[in-house]
Amino acid sequence: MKINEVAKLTGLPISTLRFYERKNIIPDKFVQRDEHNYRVYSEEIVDFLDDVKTLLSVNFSIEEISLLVNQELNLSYEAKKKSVEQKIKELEDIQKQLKKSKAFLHAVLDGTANFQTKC
Amino acid sequence: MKINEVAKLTGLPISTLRFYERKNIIPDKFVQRDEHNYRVYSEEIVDFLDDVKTLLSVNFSIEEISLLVNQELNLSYEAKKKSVEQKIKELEDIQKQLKKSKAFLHAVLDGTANFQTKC
DNA sequence: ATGAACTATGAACCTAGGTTTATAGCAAGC
DNA sequence: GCTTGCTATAAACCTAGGTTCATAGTTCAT
Repeated sequence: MKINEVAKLTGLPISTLRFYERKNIIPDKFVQRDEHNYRVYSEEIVDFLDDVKTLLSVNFSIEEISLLVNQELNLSYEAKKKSVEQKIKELEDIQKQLKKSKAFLHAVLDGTANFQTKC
Repeated sequence: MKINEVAKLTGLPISTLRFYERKNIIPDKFVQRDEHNYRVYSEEIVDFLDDVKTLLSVNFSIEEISLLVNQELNLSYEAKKKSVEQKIKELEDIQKQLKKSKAFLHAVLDGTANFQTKC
């Protein structure tokens, strides 16, 4: 598969595919080079990139994904579990903050926030 | 009050105070210049900046704050109410996405996500 | 009255996750 | 064999919310 086909199958722009490679989150086993230096992807790249999209959507950074991908061998199940649990905690913190923010905005609408008088 | 005192009272770095002014979210009534071009702030700036901090924390952008602040006169109560309601909707969208993300990560921990096998 | 501390400005720099541009080498259809 | 299209790279650009730097004028304490 050449890069254009991967882009079509994953919905990711070609520029993003090259960017991910630069960021070191595409293992070599998914992408080789042909005799003219063109990228040649294996079929499994599609599922792999779907995983990457999912991780990004659940608030993993590219750097964190890079760690998961590249330390694959020495990263134990326990370590991966910890990473996921940590991420869940982060999401819960964001949820708490969001809840407060919503309460504040509702108070503004109700006129119970002392904010309106100033702004 | 000079900029250093405002920084101490609000906890905002001096650089941020100057940055906010550049971004046009500090009304003139809160900041004048003395004979040497030094900024001279009124006492009310502190409460005003607390409001700004609150708005930023509930997901308003500096540009949105600028609109609220600068169109103060021609922005009706209804328009402001709409702006707050819109922001609440945005927060709710983020909440929904966050909920999905957490569910996904829990599924990963449970082993019910088909993701682990690949990564 | 002089050196340290405070103020000012514009411009460059920072992170994150990409996108765009300039330039050049292959490829495929007519 | 030529034109259009695909591929490659490095480097610059983008947004947002700031921070840092270089340079210059001001003020305070000794």
